[in-house]
Amino acid sequence: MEGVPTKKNSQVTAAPARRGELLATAAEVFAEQGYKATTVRRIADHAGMLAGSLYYHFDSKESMLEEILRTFLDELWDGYDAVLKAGLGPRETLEALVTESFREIDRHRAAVAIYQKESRQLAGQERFAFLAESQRRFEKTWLETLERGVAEGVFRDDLDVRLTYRFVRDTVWVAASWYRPGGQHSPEEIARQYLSMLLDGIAVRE
Amino acid sequence: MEGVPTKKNSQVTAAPARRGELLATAAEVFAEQGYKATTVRRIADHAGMLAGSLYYHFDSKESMLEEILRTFLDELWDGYDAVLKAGLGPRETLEALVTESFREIDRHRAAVAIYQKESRQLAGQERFAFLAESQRRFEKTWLETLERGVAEGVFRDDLDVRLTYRFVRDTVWVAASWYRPGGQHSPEEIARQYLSMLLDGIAVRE
DNA sequence: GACCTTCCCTAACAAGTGTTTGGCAGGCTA
DNA sequence: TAGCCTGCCAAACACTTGTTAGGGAAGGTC
Repeated sequence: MEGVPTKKNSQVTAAPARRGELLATAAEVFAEQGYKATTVRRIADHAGMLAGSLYYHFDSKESMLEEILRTFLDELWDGYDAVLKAGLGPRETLEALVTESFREIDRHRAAVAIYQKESRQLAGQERFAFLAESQRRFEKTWLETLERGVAEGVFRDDLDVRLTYRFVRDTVWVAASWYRPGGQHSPEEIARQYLSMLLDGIAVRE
Repeated sequence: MEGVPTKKNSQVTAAPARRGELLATAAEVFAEQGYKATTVRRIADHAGMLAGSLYYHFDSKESMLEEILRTFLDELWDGYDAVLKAGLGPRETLEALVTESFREIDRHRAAVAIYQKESRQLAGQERFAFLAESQRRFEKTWLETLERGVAEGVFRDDLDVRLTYRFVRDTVWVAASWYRPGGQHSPEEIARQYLSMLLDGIAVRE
């Protein structure tokens, strides 16, 4: 009879449906207004309840943000790791990573938008150290892929690799700010066109 | 003796040096913390004064933001208009616009970062309608240049022009989030490498 | 029917927010 | 010396913020 958990919320395994709905709602509002500019009353409005009621499900506004970002990053890395484990060549790895990224944007549009807007400031706080950790793995993964491609002669060797990395990274993720699921282009189609631009350029070859 | 201006601040022509310094300070803090998350007390701290003292120079926190963005956009369009008036071909126009953009990032790094973070929400407010206006001109300019290039056969015709526009736009401006003046690369060098990627791709040609 | 759990409401609190008002010191002008 | 303008401080204001505590209704279980 010792150590019986008294709190039913926080990040326990149990995740009632309502909890997920509220997180999705919060993510939408965070993405649209920015985390700091979003009041818990507005989240509650969108969820059809009052501000105080949110605290039955969550410990704090910050813990909502943390859970949203954690969930997204966990799933993102599941996808990335599957790609990396496949042992593809550099070009195919890059294509698969980009495609996977656009699929994640399709699934976690709001979370990606939040991540892109707030991650820099948040990464400093201890609570959000996992953001910095993820960013390091991200950079390492991409740089290795690009450098391997240069070494194998499939990517140009006259470009600054870090600069290339930044352009690839930014252009992929910033798509979350304009992408709308169910729109004209599927994630795969966007990935295909983006890869075509990135690999072959937009100029006509003579 | 009628209509004598009683307020010395607001956006009158007179712009004492101190005013510019304060705006630069505010821009740095806005860019780093986000507009909403920035308190006037923190701006005042960075400027070595107290919060209330800011109101001798400015009407409100919002008016600081407006002046920062207005100043940046005015100078940006001065540069763009000079390029467009030159009557260059589509490829040369694109190269000049991109180069000019990186120069603006070099000069107005903080303002660009703010613009990129906040412009979407702000554009809805009447006070910041000039942001939406600028965005329309921006899109029109880029789309025309790209379409002209496709028509003249210098840009590929198998790419979605709007998608291309978004990628170009985002990748250019997002650079403001990592660019640091006085760093390893000059604006011109970054522009050169970026244009090389965008026009010719990163893949090695066989 | 009694009890318990789930989920939300009501009402309030303390801290932090942008902003205003009045005043004061220093330098310039007459 | 007297007056004025510039630039800032000191102190407060009204409001919004995230968060808490107690209670109550609905539904299931014994």
